[in-house]
Order: sequence, then structure tokens, then C-alpha cells
Amino acid sequence: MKSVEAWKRKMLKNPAFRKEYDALEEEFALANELIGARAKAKLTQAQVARRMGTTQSAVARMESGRKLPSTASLVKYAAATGHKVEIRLTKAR
Amino acid sequence: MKSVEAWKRKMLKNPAFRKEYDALEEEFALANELIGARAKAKLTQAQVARRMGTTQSAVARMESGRKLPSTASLVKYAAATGHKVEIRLTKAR
DNA sequence: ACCGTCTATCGCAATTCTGATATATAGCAA
DNA sequence: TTGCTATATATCAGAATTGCGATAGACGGT
Repeated sequence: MKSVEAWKRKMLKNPAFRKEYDALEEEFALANELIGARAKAKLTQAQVARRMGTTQSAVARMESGRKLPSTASLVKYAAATGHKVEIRLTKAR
Repeated sequence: MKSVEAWKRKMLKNPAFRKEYDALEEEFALANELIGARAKAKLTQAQVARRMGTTQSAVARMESGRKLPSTASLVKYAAATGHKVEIRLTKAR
């Protein structure tokens, strides 16, 4: 067992940290969606960027998960990788 | 058959209009998701607004479909109505 | 080691969205 | 009609995101 995992389990018991973590998880999940979509399309960031009408650095930023991208950007990114965006509000766990 | 429907079918054959229409459809679909989530929660715009830490007018704007709300706002809105946001990039039709 | 390709990050101006207030409209009940 | 509640719209300053160039790191091939 990796010590990082132990640390994570312990920290998640802290409510304050937990809140932060959940918010971050949102961003990471989204970043994975993006990277996965681009991988399926077999395109580089630069190629997606050109199709979106923007630059490679902007695409890298979206995939970094350091910022939540706008809905408009998501739609453009999806189109560039041959996908469409689906946004659902499902019952919270 | 309503004449509006006939007009719509005809217009959708126009590629330029079609593009506009698809973009709008995106926003309307999202607005419906939001309104539906709030209806299930049986909350008013003002109640959701207070839970989101914003005002009734901001909630109305999100649901109007006249602007694409930010991802951050979607997350807050979902939480306020007892939901969570799911964003998926699926194969384009 | 050098080169070419792909990705990550920084800083700043420009664009877009948000928060807030005020006001308008619609429906309903007394 | 009056009053009350819920929703819609306008405006504007402030906040957040984007576009862009420059640059650095990572990786594989020669």
C-alpha cells in the first residue's frame, strides 16, 4: 500500500479538506474527459487548438484541471474532437 | 400540422442557419436540465440563489438560455438543488 | 548530444460571465 | 383593484476566463 493513499484516507476525514477535495475532483474528472476525448480522436493539442480557433497553450490549460473551463470552450473542444457535450444534473450521492 | 414546424424543417436545410440552430439547441438543453433540477427540488429561484450565494436575477439568467453559464456556476446550482453535475464528451451524431 | 515534436506554464490584454440593484411582467387570491 | 409571490430583463462594475506569445520541460529518434 502506498503511503500517499493512507494520507488521502486520513485527510478525507477532515471536513474542511473534504470540501476542497470534492471540488477538485470535479475538475480532475472533467480534465480526464477532455484528455480521453482527444486521445480517441488521435489529435495533438495543437491540432485541436487550430480546429477550435485558439492556441495550444489554451488547450493545455483546459486539460490541466487547474481552472474550470467555460461551457462555451467545452462545446468547442468537443466539436474539435468529434464529440458533443452532455451536461446532466443527477441526484447527489 | 403547425406552420411553425414546416418553417423549421425548411430552415434546417440551410447550412448556415443549421449551425446557429445547433448551437442554440445546446443552450436550451442545458436550460431545461437546470429548470428540471430545480422543479424536482421544489425550490424557487430565490431559494436556489440564496443557497448558491447569489441573487434571484442571476439564477433567472442561467435558466434563460440566453447565455452559457460557467462550469463553476453549474456546480453551485447543482449543489443547491441537491444534484451533482456530470459532464460527458460523447461521440458526435 | 542534437533535433523535432508534443505538452506545460507564465504574464498580460481583451473578452465574457457574475453579482447586485432596480424594475417589469404574470398569475393568483382576497 | 390591490397585494403578494415568482420569474424575467436591463445595466454596470468587478471577477473570472480566454487568446496569445514566449519559453521551458519531456521524450524519442538519429
